[in-house]
Amino acid sequence: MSAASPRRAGRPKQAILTRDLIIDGAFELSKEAGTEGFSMKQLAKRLGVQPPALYNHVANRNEVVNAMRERIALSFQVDHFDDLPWYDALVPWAWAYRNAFAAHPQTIALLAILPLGDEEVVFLNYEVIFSALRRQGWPVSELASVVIALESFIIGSALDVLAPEDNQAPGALADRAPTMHAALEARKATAKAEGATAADVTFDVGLRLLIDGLRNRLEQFESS
Amino acid sequence: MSAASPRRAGRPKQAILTRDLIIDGAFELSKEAGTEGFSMKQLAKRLGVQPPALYNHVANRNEVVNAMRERIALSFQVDHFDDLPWYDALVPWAWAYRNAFAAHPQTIALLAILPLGDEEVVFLNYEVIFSALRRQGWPVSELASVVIALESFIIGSALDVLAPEDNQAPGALADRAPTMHAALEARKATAKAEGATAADVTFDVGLRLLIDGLRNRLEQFESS
DNA sequence: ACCTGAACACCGTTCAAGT
DNA sequence: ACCTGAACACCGTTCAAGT
Repeated sequence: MSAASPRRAGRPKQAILTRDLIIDGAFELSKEAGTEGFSMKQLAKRLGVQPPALYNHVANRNEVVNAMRERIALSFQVDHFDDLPWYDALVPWAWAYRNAFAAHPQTIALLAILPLGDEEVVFLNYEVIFSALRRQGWPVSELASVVIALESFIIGSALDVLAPEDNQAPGALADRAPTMHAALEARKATAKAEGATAADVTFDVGLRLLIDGLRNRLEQFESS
Repeated sequence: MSAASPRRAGRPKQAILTRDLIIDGAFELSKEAGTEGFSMKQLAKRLGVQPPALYNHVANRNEVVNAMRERIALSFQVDHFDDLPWYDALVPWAWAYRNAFAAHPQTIALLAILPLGDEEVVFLNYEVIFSALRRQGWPVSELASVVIALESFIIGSALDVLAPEDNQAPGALADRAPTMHAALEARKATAKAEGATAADVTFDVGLRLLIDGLRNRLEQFESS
């Protein structure tokens, strides 16, 4: 049933596509083709179908990308906000969030740009975090900045994963920016010693900085 | 000399385009057309020229975008790293960096995705920062993570500027995510009182957290 | 050297026609 | 309801032909 039988026009007895199959294909495609080659045409080809067939199941390309984000959001839990102090609960959340993106490096370039749709999951996950912080003493006026600052760092870090390891034009770099060069080499060495990537090391450092800063900030609020 | 005189083929006596004019046009176009409408075809139209004419001055679309990044990088100074302590010098740098992006909100979606080219300015600016941190006591092994973590936050925050003010589906939000809703409203009120945007307020908070965390971290290094 | 015009291989999306 | 095929208005880029 492979190449030799182009399907003829008309509704097939058995539907070929579903929304979920389309999203499956979208993840595969973004992995192989990257941001550039991610098109409805390629997606249709991969699913063995003509491009217009997709539009029976999704409204347009943006809906496909939003559905990918929704699936990524569903892929990790917002856990421990009820049984751990906020500063401990935020750490696994931040890592899970960032890793979910890093697992689909090519996808995040698609997502970062697209304004949020109205997927429920995302809201409900956030509500868990906001209300946990509030219960544990954060003033409401601070909540949004705290969570969104963390998220900005997470998203920026996910884009950092995308950066090619040696993007910094090695030759010119060593000559004209020796300290920077040495610093990047040192980070690479640290990463290797820990069995992690350079981006992992930096994410760990940055997250600790933020959480540390947050604990100080809350103390100041409580003692005033 | 407007509509009625389509230029005839052949080299004009006086060149019409320059690389700089093309980049000028690119900024205007990205402001008006956003990420979607940003095409070589539209850019040519705005410059009063046929699309292939652009290719006499730039190699391709990516070069245009990279040139935009270079210009943004040139638009702000890496100052005060010689006459202020690092934790004070980083603040105006971070704001200038982020504001340079925020001044061209539509542009940053183009930039965030594209891997760095080899523009010199960017390197040399970074070298100033790296070497200042090193002189002032930061271990080389820490430098890359410190600077890149900051940068990740900055870039993530610049993308936050892009997010529509009321993207969070107001109706559903108030019902199903009341704490989040209240928190976002509170942030909006704070911003209004300060004559700033919500994204500004969050950037300020996040940057303070990071710098505060950094000062703690350096103290720990020095006392060990 | 630097423009136009024609051309190529792509896009996303709509719509009629088929079953 | 769910597919194909034709069509439309777009892309980025190449290349010959003009001056």
